[in-house]
Amino acid sequence: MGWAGSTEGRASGYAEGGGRMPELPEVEIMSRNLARWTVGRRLQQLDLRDEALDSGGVVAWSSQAEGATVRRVWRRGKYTVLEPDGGLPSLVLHFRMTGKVVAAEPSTRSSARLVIRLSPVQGRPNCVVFDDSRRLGNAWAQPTHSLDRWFEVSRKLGPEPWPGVQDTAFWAQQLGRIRSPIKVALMRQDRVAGLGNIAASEILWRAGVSPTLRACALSAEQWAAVARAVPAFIDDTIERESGDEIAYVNSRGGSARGVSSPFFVYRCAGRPCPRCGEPIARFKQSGRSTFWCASCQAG
DNA sequence: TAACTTGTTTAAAC
DNA sequence: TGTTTAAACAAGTT
Repeated sequence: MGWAGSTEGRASGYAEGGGRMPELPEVEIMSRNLARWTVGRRLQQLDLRDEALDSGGVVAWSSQAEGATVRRVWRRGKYTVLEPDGGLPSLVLHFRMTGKVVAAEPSTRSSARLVIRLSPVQGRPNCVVFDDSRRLGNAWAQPTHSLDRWFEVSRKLGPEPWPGVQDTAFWAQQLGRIRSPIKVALMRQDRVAGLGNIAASEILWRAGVSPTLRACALSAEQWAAVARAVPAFIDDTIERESGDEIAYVNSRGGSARGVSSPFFVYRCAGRPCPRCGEPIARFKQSGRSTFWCASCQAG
């Protein structure tokens, strides 16, 4: 089910090393970074430079929350939550394709949409920026006490797949009755929150399960393989990408072509499968590129 | 230049 | 009716 060019490898036009997107592991890293930079410090000045970032309540919040201290920062699915103390609403961020939080002066960023100045502390950054070159990200201000319900009801998020190893029964329960292909099912945020297009291909390759198999047709052994592959992928990705700034689309993982893609199959069409050497193939499912090894993922 | 990249929402199809 | 797929959307890269 490929198309012309799907086995052409480096001639495919994809940039080597690019293509990381903010999925669960990247959002986890950014949430940890934001916690490290802000928890326990006062929000001295909030500068919403792009009101289009506001998907609800952020304009008001940015004046309301000034002076408050950050209590904690946490992740839910692909969202990051900055929670002030004093019963104030929380700031919820979604990064879409190119959004990221960085510790930097806004003058060094061409697309700073929100600038958070913190009470100065020796040895810690005084400014945090929501940087988003394509301006597709979103932000909301939501009452802190009802965030769990908001994520469930308004954002329609299913349970978290990580941390804590979810067992075979969890995956069979959440996805086992979906008739669409397992690759598509893995991306359904209302069933399991946080897995995107990259994760879906990578997890199925690790599990040795075909992306075309209907979710409702997976065997117990295949669900067990998925259950093992998910934390393996997430842990590996967090370990590999941890750092002060997530490298997204514009980055080149290595300067030379062909240098270490961070993924085993994603955007690796035409290259040999790291496990068996057969060429990785690419095709579309529900409008999204799927990458897989037909030899390793026969089941 | 047109096509492609993403997650989410909405509309249409099954 | 419920489930699934496709299209549209944002904007930047190739």
